[in-house]
Amino acid sequence: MRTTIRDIALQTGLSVSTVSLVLNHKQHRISEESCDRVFKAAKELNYRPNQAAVSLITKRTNTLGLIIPDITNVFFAEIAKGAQARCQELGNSLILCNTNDNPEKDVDYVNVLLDRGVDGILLVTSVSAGKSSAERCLEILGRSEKPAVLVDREINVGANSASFPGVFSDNEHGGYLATKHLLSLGHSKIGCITGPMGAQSSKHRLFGHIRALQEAGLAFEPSLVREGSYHTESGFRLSGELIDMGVTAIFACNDMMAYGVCRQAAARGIVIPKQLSVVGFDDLPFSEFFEAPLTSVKQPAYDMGVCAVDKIAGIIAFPQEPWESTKFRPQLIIRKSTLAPGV
Amino acid sequence: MRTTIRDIALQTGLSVSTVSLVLNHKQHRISEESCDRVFKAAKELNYRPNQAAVSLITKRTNTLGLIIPDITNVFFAEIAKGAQARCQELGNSLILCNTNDNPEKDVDYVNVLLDRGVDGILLVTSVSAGKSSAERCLEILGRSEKPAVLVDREINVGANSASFPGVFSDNEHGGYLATKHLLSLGHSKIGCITGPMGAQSSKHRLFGHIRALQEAGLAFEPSLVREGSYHTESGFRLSGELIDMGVTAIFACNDMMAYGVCRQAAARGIVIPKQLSVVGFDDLPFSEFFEAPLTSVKQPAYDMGVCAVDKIAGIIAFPQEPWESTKFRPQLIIRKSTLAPGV
DNA sequence: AATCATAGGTAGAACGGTTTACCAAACGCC
DNA sequence: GGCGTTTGGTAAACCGTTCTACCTATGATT
Repeated sequence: MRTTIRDIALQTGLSVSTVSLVLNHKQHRISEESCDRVFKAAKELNYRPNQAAVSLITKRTNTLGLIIPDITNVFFAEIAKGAQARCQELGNSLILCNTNDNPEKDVDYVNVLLDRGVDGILLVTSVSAGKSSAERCLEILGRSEKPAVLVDREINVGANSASFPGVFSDNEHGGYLATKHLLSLGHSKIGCITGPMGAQSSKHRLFGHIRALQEAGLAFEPSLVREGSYHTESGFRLSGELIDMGVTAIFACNDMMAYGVCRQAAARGIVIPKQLSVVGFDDLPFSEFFEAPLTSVKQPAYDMGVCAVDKIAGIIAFPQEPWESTKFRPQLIIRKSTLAPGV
Repeated sequence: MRTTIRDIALQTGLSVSTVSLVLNHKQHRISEESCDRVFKAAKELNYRPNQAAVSLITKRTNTLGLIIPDITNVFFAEIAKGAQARCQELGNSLILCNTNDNPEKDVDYVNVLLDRGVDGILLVTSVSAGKSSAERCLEILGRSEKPAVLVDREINVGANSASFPGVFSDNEHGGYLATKHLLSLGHSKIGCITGPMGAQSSKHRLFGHIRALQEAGLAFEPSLVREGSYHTESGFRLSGELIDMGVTAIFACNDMMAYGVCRQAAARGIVIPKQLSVVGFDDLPFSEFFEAPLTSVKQPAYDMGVCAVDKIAGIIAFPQEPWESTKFRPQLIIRKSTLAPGV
């Protein structure tokens, strides 16, 4: 049996109350000597407080929940890593929930985590066709009184959207940077493979793309835009179509799809960047080591995880204070996959 | 305030005991009618049991802990994904701990998880130079009475090694398969980039490599073996040395390093597989999409995660029964990165 | 009428802590 | 000697469940 506070009380001849007071460093007039005795006994008996008992009374579990679409995706893994690291620094634990991009599971996991009594939830929602599940999540969270922060994926459902703090990338800016880079190299026929249009991030990246185009005085041609799924396969398939249309550059809205583009190019004997320029988004650690090391828009995924935890911790510590969302500025990392066209 | 069992008792006019009995489906003579009343009230009031209170008395948290070196590494992420999925199916939650390959953190996290009262621990140890930290983990776990299972990374520290169940790959066999494949293609000067020798998995893969060599009647030449770190960078660097020595094929003991090899080849204008064959290990989902889609030894990482959770669950359910370790057979996936030499 | 089953349900002690209100002894002071 | 103050410490309620041992009708049996 684990030693309890009672065992310490017995061994020191003090009361349970006293022991608790000492162990929690409450400023309550207890003599030096008693304190020492308690600490000594605690160490000797290797005392560890029973967290269930503590939680029962303090109403805190020092546990946060993280819901993400796919831990196997390095971008999300990076967020998880940052969140976990920060949790540990703050003496919290992190429960991992993986939805496999199934929005129904978002709802399930929100409920599971709430049942478990987590102190807060970090939610990276799955992309859903109808918004219903994201909406339901927010509704449940709203009723729960527990703090939650949206990470990476913005949700816009009427009034709800603004009712939770978030940690996002400025996707519009990222899309703008990527496209402007290609334009500045001299490309004018640029294909764009977007993420699923159900996701705000996808839309914003596309908006940035369009803005850059317009700023350059180019007409935006919808046929050069294809809706992908953020998976490699869709990058492979859709880039085929775009290449057929004669584009000299492709902006893939995430790196995974950019890899697909590279595969397609390789399959056709098209040399990157000589014959085709490619820009990705995310800058996965991997991209650096790619065939033609990938030019990509870097998102600070790890920092976003850290930031999200900090935000939750802040809300827990100061529930009254108003919170605000954070928007990270993405950064263009220029490598070898982009070059002036038509050499 | 969340509704408690007491609220239900009040609303139904029954006692707390009765409500608890009903809600837990204990076969205890309670009339149909009372049961219905309780369930109805529970639903109406949206009752959710307080897990802290339940844990306090049942001594179970329905929570497992997972300690891994790097969630950002797809192989580990895959394990985590499998473990998480199975946990959910069993009504458990999974706490994620990421050590960044720091063996000290293994120890820290084991303690943290034990303090939290997890029901069991899944441990993928970090590679340590001196074995001390792995040993300490096992020692702490041994004292804790909580079940633990070692995943992927075997530990051999005297008597301890066998005192925990494990879920491993047959790394020796994998190394053997990889090398035999290269030999059967006609390669005779094969380089090998191993993982850190502190890890058993690294050693075993090398042993398999050597066995295949000897079986083919080839003298094992130590200079063709280089100790890598399992990171891409080391694959890049060490493959350079091996290529300089004139190898026609390289067995990289994980895919990340194989990517490094591919980079090195590309940098030198060496075409894979025509001029250099490359075999990896892990078969990350990614490898399929690589320059020359990578031939690799596939480990069922996801299944290993699932299996580990099952094992823990089994031990929890039947503490008396003897457990046994599981060793998965890896499988050689032949793609385009290997070819007969000297064309 | 006395005895015994049985059905239906409850009281109350855990579980291991936290925290507040109170207490007793010693001390200082006039 | 009486009174206030400080010092050091404790009793006990409480958190929300679980679960065993017991209780009380009611009907059946002899």
